[in-house]
Amino acid sequence: MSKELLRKAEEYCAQHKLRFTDPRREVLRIIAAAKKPLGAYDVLELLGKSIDNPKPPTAYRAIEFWQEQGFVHRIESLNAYVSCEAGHRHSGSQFLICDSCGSVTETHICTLPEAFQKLVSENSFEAGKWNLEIHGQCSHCHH
Amino acid sequence: MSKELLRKAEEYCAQHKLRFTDPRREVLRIIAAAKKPLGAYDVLELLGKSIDNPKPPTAYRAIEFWQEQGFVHRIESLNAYVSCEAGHRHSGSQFLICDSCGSVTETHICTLPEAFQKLVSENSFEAGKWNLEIHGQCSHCHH
DNA sequence: TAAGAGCTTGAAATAATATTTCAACCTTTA
DNA sequence: TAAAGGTTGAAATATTATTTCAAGCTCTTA
Repeated sequence: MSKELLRKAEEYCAQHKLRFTDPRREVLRIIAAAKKPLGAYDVLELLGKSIDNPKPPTAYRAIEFWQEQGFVHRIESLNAYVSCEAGHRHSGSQFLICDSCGSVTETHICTLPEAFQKLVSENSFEAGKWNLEIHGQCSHCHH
Repeated sequence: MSKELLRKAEEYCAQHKLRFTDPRREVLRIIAAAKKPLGAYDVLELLGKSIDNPKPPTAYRAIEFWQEQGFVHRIESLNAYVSCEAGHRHSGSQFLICDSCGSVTETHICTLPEAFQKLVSENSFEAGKWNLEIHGQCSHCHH
């Protein structure tokens, strides 16, 4: 899964004339390989295995780069980052976050449901990105 | 609006046998009086007007207290806090966040829309609290 | 192929946000 | 009035993120 995502990302960069540099490749590899969301400093520590004594901005810059390209999302309520298999930007994201084991599942409903669209238009709001984080317990944990 | 919320909060505390202490009262007053979400250190600074040299935990504890009671919400994507007029806990919250002027509107759809409920049950997930943050531009800013 | 433009990285410092710990202090209850 | 339990004060520290500036790539174009 992780290999595949790396390949897609490399291809994406080539197509969009973006540089697929060492820190970027390694950071995406690290996040994609993780089973759970990683904090920036977790990423930084793992990055130390392949890059000599990396500093925080090295991790943050690469994370931000992939966020902009839609390959990484930030879980706001955890200050942590996950990779996204979608391989394309999407303005809406949703996560099921297990408060017991820490696992996170991303789902892909790309348009804001009716009820929320109604709210948006009632408020004459112009919606851009939206993010829904649902906390609770995953199927493995609530038994 | 702010006065009214304070009154409700005091009454709530009385009913639930919770202490309505100085730091709690002041912190809620500060957040409720603000036109926009306040960071914890903004609250702390304002708190300095009524309490002598308050420390971070004083602000954080009061904020956390009001979050637990449903009178304050955290805007995750801004690391900031707003008061909630609802006056009762609700498991779901939604915010329209203007990226231009920083204003935030809370809306009150208390049940997860069908599309998301479906996701939750498909994943055998047991949902607890959920939070939706919609970024964009408010009616005043997108003209 | 050299020069320049623009993007990317390295490094140090610092900023912003949040928590831990422990002693002291209320408040309620017995 | 003493014990229990929740709350606060204070200092220290932990965690997360950004700023700044110099140096280095990479591509373009002359």
